[in-house]
Amino acid sequence: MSTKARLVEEFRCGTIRAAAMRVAGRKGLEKTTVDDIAREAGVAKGTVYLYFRSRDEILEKTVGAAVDDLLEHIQEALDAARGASFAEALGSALTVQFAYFDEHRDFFRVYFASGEYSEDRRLRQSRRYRRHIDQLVALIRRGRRRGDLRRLDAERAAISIAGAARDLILRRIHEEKPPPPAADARFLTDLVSQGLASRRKEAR
Amino acid sequence: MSTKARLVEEFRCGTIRAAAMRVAGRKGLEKTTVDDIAREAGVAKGTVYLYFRSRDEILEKTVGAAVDDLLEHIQEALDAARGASFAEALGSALTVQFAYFDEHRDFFRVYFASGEYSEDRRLRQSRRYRRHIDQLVALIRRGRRRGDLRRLDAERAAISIAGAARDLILRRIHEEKPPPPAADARFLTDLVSQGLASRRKEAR
DNA sequence: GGCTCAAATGACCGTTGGGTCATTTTTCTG
DNA sequence: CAGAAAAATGACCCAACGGTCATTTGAGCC
Repeated sequence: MSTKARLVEEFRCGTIRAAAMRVAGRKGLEKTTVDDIAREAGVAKGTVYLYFRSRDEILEKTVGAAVDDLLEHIQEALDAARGASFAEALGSALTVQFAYFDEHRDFFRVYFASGEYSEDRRLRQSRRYRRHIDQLVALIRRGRRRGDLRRLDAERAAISIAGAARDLILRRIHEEKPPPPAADARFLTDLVSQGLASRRKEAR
Repeated sequence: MSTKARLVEEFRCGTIRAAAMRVAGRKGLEKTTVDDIAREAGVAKGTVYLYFRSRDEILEKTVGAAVDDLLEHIQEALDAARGASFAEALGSALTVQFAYFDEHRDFFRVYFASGEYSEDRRLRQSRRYRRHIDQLVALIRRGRRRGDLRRLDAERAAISIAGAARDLILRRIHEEKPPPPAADARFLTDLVSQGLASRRKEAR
């Protein structure tokens, strides 16, 4: 295939994915039909099938590309904070994450609020979830080595952080004027590193 | 309507709901069809429509009943721990929650792994989520009054705890031999009250 | 046993939506 | 510009599904 042909194909795929993203943001993944996507992209349904094998492939590629992009952003933030303390690094990763969803509100609905959109979705989805957890596990291990953190189960800690962040994002989406990303990032970072207990006595 | 007739109706509804629960546990809410439910319940499709107005009503009632039951259990644990410290009360509520999902693995998939299964699902669903958050907010406020907790945004703290618990549950479901509920409850309780930071210095 | 009526049934209907392919339009090439 | 090759189109096919209703079943009663 010539270079030009490949470019054209790339472009068409991108157009269709972008259309799918918009529709899904409006109606949710489950309810997004191929007709919807084609209409939104301004092409005929048959055309869509020249570039994607099935509806599921469109959705998979669309969501996948967006999630990869987000994970990329987070990774950059983590790399930039390589020398910093656990709290600082986590704070900056969370800030990036919250900001990302502020800028892609519609995408959020697709990623988080959506359910299983195909048989083995959990398998495919979990590859990316896994990567996200691994990022956090690495961060935690680093903090542990630095002496910032106490002895703990890094995997479960990572899962807890991811879950808390997820639900805070969900909350932010529903608020019409959420606090700045950095504020919520700070809140969760403090919760995770210091806990909620008052300082003045040894609770428990 | 006679008492007996009402009992029969109650029984039929229960049978159908139980069947819906099993099917949904296997296939997910979205993919659960009325034919599936009828077959699983051992009745004809028409019969289902004698007891429920629509597919959505079946699913709504089924999930609703189960979630209400869970919230009831959690509330009982919280009430029983009324005099205890924040950490103890949270620990016991979480233990109940984790144990509940261990005993209803199939239900879990329906409640957490499922997406939006009808137009206004978020509205209906969020009423129960709201109740759950309110339980935690009340718990946090109590801890604050007791002096167990520092000054904080109770709502966001509750959301964070709920999110972390949710993802830990998700994880437990995938593990073939998860730790005892009390262990994970303890883990999350410690994380929330003490944080992950090592004791020996003032991080950040 | 026969009669009545409510409960149960499942064949059927209309719609929706994924996927196909014969036909048309556009682009490339000599 | 002709004609071939590639790309695009949308009418069409068919399976799946929610929901209906004429018919059948059977429980209770005389």
